[in-house]
Amino acid sequence: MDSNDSPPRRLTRAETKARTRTLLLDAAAQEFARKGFAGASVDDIAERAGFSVGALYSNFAKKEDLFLELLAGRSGHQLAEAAQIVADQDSSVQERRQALGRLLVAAADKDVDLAPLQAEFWLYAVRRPEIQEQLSSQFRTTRDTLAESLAAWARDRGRPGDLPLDALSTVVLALFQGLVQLRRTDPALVPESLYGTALGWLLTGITALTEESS
Amino acid sequence: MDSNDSPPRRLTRAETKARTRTLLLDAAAQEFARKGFAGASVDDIAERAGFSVGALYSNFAKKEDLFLELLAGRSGHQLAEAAQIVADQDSSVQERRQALGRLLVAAADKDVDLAPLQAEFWLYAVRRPEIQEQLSSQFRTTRDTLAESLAAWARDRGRPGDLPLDALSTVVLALFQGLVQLRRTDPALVPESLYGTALGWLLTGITALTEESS
DNA sequence: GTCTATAAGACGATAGAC
DNA sequence: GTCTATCGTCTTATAGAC
Repeated sequence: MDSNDSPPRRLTRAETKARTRTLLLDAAAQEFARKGFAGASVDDIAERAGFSVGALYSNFAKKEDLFLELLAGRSGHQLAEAAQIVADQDSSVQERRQALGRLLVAAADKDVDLAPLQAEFWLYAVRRPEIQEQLSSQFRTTRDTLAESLAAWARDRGRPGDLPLDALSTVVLALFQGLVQLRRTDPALVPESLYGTALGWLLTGITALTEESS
Repeated sequence: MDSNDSPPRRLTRAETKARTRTLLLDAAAQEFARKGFAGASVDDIAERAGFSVGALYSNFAKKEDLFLELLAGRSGHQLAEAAQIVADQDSSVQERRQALGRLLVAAADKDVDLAPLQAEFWLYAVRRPEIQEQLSSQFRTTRDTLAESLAAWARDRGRPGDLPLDALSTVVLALFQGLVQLRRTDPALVPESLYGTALGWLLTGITALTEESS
């Protein structure tokens, strides 16, 4: 089984192959984000990764497989982060809002490829019903994580039970994605503070209306 | 000038050409929505419109021109409609919310090509800075229409001046777009009533917080 | 103004050397 | 496992008949 754990060894064959796969996936993510699934060529992907097309096809049977592996593996991590910020009980409400604003800005500005790639995933899934379930299960997971964080927030405020968490977390998720896209089109339209502010409106409103009807 | 207004005439040459252009644009919209800009072929577009490629190229110099004309001409009409619903002072608050929910559902479900086509526009604009301004000016127009409607709503409720209308209308716009995309991925995630409900939370919250700080 | 036919090139995917 | 070279297909765009 080639049990070689000694440190100064270069790289296992399995490791180099795994590294090649990762490099190809990274390159594919960039090309798909910049040119779209149909617009990106396997040639450009291979070249960006520093390999030839032959090496690519020895690791992935079809161009589509690269896309599907990205779709399966890289999603929604930034919103799980958002949920943790909301759930962080040590920070003040104002701190949380600022942190969320920064997160939105980071998602929209810093990782320039993220939002286009996710839009590309969405389009791909919308066009192929057999993939749709995969994407919607990711959305449900993100929403559920978000719902837990919002439940923690509600407990903090002493009003535990009666919040419509599914609806609220869906709205928070949709708002986040919508604002990221708007900011990407025109940063002036979506200042850094807006997401936190909007969350404040939502949570204040839902609290008032939920109290009122009980 | 060929001033022919008599009824039983077939069609002017200019009219047939305009009709051809329209048919080609309709077909292009469907193909771009279903396969993307890069994925759609001029052949399929021409065939769907009932013409040949030659006829297409006699009306549009490049495939890109079809896309750009669609991008310039068909946008945001459904949200202008939303704004009118919000502004309609004859209907009750509950009626407005139901109407908005129906509008969201219509945008997400009925016109199956609309949301994918707009996503395609967005990706195209994000990838070409020279187009970005065109899209963001459309967003600003939609937002401003929305802001007027919300101002009317605020006047109705007797609290005219002190609402952050730009911020609020941006949030409403982002929420709408985010929910449409989520509903397209999984209808169970976004029930028809959610948009109206979320608007209720937002407006209640913003009213409470704006009062509080004054 | 619309057609058919074709030019010129890019594409995804494969074969065989190393 | 990665390379280079190539195959066959599909693409956009053009040319010339009608």
